[in-house]
Order: sequence, then structure tokens, then C-alpha cells
Amino acid sequence: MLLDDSSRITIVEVAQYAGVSTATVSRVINKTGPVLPETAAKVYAAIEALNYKPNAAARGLASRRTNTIGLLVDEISGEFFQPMLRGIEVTARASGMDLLISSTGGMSQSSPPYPLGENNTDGLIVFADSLPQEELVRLHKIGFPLVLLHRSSPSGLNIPCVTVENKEGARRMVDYLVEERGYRKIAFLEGPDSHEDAYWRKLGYEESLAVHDIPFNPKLVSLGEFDETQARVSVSQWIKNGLNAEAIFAADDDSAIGAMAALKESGLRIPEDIAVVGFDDIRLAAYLDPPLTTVRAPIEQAARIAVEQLVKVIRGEEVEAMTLLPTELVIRRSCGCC
Amino acid sequence: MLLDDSSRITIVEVAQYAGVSTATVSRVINKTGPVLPETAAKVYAAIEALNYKPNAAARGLASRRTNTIGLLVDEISGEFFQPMLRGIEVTARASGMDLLISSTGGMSQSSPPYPLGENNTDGLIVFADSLPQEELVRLHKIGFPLVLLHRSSPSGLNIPCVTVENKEGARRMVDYLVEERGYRKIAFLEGPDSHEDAYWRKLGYEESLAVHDIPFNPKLVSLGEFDETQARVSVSQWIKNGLNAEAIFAADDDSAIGAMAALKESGLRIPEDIAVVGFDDIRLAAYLDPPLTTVRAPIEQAARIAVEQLVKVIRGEEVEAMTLLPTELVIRRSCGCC
DNA sequence: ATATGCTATGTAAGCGCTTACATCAGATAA
DNA sequence: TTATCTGATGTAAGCGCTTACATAGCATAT
Repeated sequence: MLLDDSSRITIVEVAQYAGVSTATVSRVINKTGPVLPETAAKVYAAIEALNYKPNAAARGLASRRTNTIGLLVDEISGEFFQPMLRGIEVTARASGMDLLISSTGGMSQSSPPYPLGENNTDGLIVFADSLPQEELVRLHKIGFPLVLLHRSSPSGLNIPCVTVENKEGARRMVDYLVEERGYRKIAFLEGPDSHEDAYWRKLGYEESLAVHDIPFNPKLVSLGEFDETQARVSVSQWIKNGLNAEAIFAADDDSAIGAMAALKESGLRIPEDIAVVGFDDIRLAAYLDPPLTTVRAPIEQAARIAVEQLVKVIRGEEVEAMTLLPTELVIRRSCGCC
Repeated sequence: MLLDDSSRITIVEVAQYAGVSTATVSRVINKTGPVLPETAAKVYAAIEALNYKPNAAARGLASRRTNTIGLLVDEISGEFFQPMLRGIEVTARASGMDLLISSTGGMSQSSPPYPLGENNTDGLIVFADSLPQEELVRLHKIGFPLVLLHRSSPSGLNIPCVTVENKEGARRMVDYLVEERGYRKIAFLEGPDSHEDAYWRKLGYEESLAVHDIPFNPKLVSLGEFDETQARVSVSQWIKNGLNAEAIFAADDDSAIGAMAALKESGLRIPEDIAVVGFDDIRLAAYLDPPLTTVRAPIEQAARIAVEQLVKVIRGEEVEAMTLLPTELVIRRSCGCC
């Protein structure tokens, strides 16, 4: 910093002003150790008078605590991210922690050094596959506080994680499509391989098919990648090849949007000719034409809980190994319900 | 941190392993001062072998630089925030800076201490009215690097700022409504008082009216607050009171959405009975029914530039006092164009 | 040969805190 | 009364780095 050196006021100045030692000032600030109320008052007065603000770096160095939690995401995009970030930010602040955010740029195989870790944060929230397994293992081995968000712990390790009932949600969606709407030819636009949400959602799809004695047909599965454009391409391809399906279940709402675009482009009507459903219930979902039937995931709540867990871990408290938040079916017109 | 002390490896270990002094290791890491290539190689080997990572706090303490930029926003919400955050995150990373984010919770009159400032960041990006003027003044006075985003500098101070052509955009939108669509009774849903974007947009509206000899009618102005719900309430009220307008110009897309909802609720057709236009061009805008005519603001680009400016200021380089990014009319059906 | 200037490296003094340990009243126990 | 404890505070040793300054070797200028 290029700051005027004279304007720097440190704990020493505060101590002098208050007529006590720096140790006492520190005790007052951190409420550690006994201090006479009147002494504390003098210190507070000095802090106020001098407009003193503790230097975070010095504090971190001396105490080996940073009072900061780190958030690792693969990329800051998608409607998905917004409620998640809000939940994390608000909860971190409420816990008195600072928030350091880093996006690894969608490359889970990115190479060291990672921008966030043991020496600039007290703990990390790791979203999905934003950190390579090896680094996860390394951090866990040295006992660094970690909470996983929207992914589960690598087997063997026992890192607390919080995620949503992806499989359940997907299963119930397909159950609904089969049982209530009477569809049996249901195509699936799957998410990215590396993403655990994607994995469970597909599993839910497959399980529901099995329950209803519908044979799994690989031709009815294509790549949506949680991406509008990719989904659009995949669905166009399907149509060109003569897709024979009554409904398309997109693994997330973004790919559902792409699917709808491709279908409309081909003159197909939704849901009369083919139904479309998604997953997440992003804000846009309700505004689409027709409004999108989807599965609502409590993203903000999950984020909130993840932070709370992490703070507990940092404090050395116990937390449950896995938190699974319920999802909820949101029925709108795109599934042919009305 | 609760980390195993033995696993802590510092610059001292690296120096010993490489057979040099810590100063040399520091020189190699920071590329400061001359070092023989072979010496550097030994140091790199040691770093690799020991998996050494510099301690950010110690670095910050010693060098008085944190290598971190702070972002202050009032609240993390609205579609608005997403492209902004992405622009900031990406650019910060590209500049080798960490990013510390804090939302002041929508209260610009929040009280000290502020979570981000001189002693945990090298500089701050201050969005809109997320920091009280007095703190802005204080930081600027001590020479702390600051860049304002979506607001201008308090007069007297000369803090660099980057924002978009709100007034121009609003003016052109109203020009279009009057000149191309032939409307003359244009209502306005204004944004929050404290928000500069809101101020300029309203001014653009008024200026265009003046240019076209349309008297300003206070009855045609109500509060949108950049908020869907508030806008809905305001428009419902208008309708109840017998609104006599051909078009509603909402100061942002969110309030445009609220306006559309209220109109539809009353059985009014858009744009046949009344046109609606917005500002920002959030993703949703194109998906609304009818698709929303709006003004596109280059939010991500503004964010990007703000970070670049801030980095320059931190490095002591000169930057222009004000960067004004052009906005662009996006014509869709809600204005009655087709 | 001596002076001079580089370049490459080491030495050590902090940076602004926290915290173990020391100190010193005054209270309590014996 | 003296030993013991307890509460309030001070002293000072780091935390892991950066960096001014010192040093030493060697090439070049004088």
C-alpha cells in the first residue's frame, strides 16, 4: 500500500494513548483474559479516538487464524450461482468471517498452486468438482477444515458435505411423468460427467424407469452439459435422427431451455407434441413459454448450511458427515399437466 | 488453524533444503533482485520437493501488500450481480489478485468498522452506494486505492469511476418511444433514491420529454425501486387510480417484470393496450411474454474495466477519472414494435 | 597494482499482532 | 502472621515473511 506512514496507527499507539500495554489492548479487543471494566473502557476510548483498526495480516500471522473462509467454485455463472453465493455471503458475515472467493475456471484438473488454502483461509467450501481430488486429499490429511457443497466426500476421507436430494428429485420427476402423465418414452439430457449433481440425477432417472419396467434406452440419452447451447445442439440432432419420445427430462433448467428452443425451431409444440421438464427451478423457469415443470433445489439453504458446518469444523466442533436437503416437484405447463 | 505443526513448512525450510538464505528464496519467489539461474533452480526444486506455499499473512505483514482487492456491494442479488461478479472475478484472477467480497447488506448507512479496508486489501471496488460517503472520504484521504463502479465520485474528491451511459440510454429509449412508436404519455417507474443509476435514468427520461415538448407529469412517475414486487404494487395502484398512459418505462428490467405482471393481472394487453420497456437487458428479458424491449448495459465489461483501473491505481499508474460505457437499445415486442 | 563498479548472496531488523510467562497486588486460607 | 492463590497487567518472544544494508567475488577502468 502506498499509504502515508504517519497515518498508520497500530496497537502500540492505542496502548500508549490508553496508558496500558499492548497485551491488554489485545485482550480487550479479543475478549481474552481478564481485564478491569475501567481499563477496558479506556482502551475502547483510545480505539475510538484514534480510529484504530487491527491489521488482519499481523493478526493472522500471530494467531495462525485468518478469520476468513474460502469459497471455491468452478465458474461463476448460471442462475445457479446467485442464490448460492448469497447464502454463503450472508452466513459468513453473520458468523463474523470474511469471504474469499476463487473460481478455478471450470478446470478441475487445474494445477497447483491453488489460490485458496491453508495459509490464507481458516477453512474452505468446495463446490462440486472445483478442486482436484488430490488437493482435497492433501488438505484433509493435514486436518484443514473443509466442507463440500453439491458433492460428496471421496471415499475413505470423511469430509462433511451438504447437497440436495438429486436422485430423489429426479426419480420423483420421472415417477410423475410416468404415473400422472402416462409417458413411457422419456428422453434424458444428462449433465457434465464430472459433476456429481449430474450423476445422481441420471441415476434417479434410471431408477424410476426400472421401477416402472421401462427398459433403459441409450438412444434416449444425450449430453445437455448443464448448458443451453449444448442441449440445443443435442436435441436438434435427436430430431434430425427421428427422436421418438413423449417427453424430455433435462438434467437442469438451462439445458431445458436449450431443448425447448430446439423443439420450437423444428415446429414441435410443447407440451402437445413433446413435454419438457428440467431441474433446479431457476427464476427463468416460471417465465418460459410454456412455464417449465422442474424440480426445485434449495440452493441458498444448502449454501447457508455449508457455511455453518464449516464454522463448526473450524471451531473443532462435530458436524454430521452428510446433509441432504429435500427437493420439490414444481409442476407447470411444460409437462402437459393442464 | 488446527494444523499439525510439523507439517508447516516455511521459507526457512526451503532455504535450508536449497542451501541458500531466506532472502534468496524470497528473491526467487518474487523475482526481485538478481539470482543466478542455477541458484534459482535449486530453490525451485526445494519448493517443489517440500510443497512449499508462502504464507499470505506474513507476506502481507512484511511487504505491506495484501495482493487482494476488495469488492463492496450493497446486496448480492438481482440478475445484475452475476455478470458483474464474473467480470470482477476473472479480471482479478488474471491480474494475479485475490478477491475479497463483502456485501454491506443494502444499508449504505451501516456503521463502522467496515469489513474491507486499508488493512486487508490493497484497494477497493465500491459498487453504487455500498459505502457511506464519510468512509469513502476517509479512505480517499489516506490515499487508499479506490475505484467506483456504477456511481460517480463525490465532488471534490477525484476517485476514478466506471459506469454506463444511463442517461443516454434512457434518453434514447424515450426518444424511440416518442419518435418511432408515437407515444406521448409515457409513465416512469423510478429506481431507488440512493442509487446513481436510478438518478441518471430518470434524468434521461425527463430530458427526452423536454426535447419532445412533452410536459413532465408527476402523476406518471412512481416508485419501482429496481424491485419486481414494488413495481407491481405501484402499477396496480396506478391502474386503480385510472392510469392514462401509452407506455411504461421501468428503470430496470426487474421492475418491468413487476409492471407486466400487474398489467396482465388487470387484463391489459402488452403492448396493444400499453407498452412496457425496461433497462439492463437481464437474461430473463428475452424470455418474457412479450419479450421485453430494454436498454442493454455492459455490466461485465464495466466490472472488468473497474478491476483493471484499480490494479493500475494500486501500482501507482494514472487512470482516467471517469469511464462511461455505451448502452444499447434492444428492441423486442413489448414496446409494440411489431 | 589499486580503485571502482557490478553481480550474487547473506544478515538481520522489522511488519503489527498474540500469547506464554513473569510480576505484583490484594484476598483467602492456614 | 505467613503461605497460597487469584485476578489484573506487563514483558518479550515469536509468527513467516520482505528488504535495507553489508559483504564478497570478480571484471573493468586507472
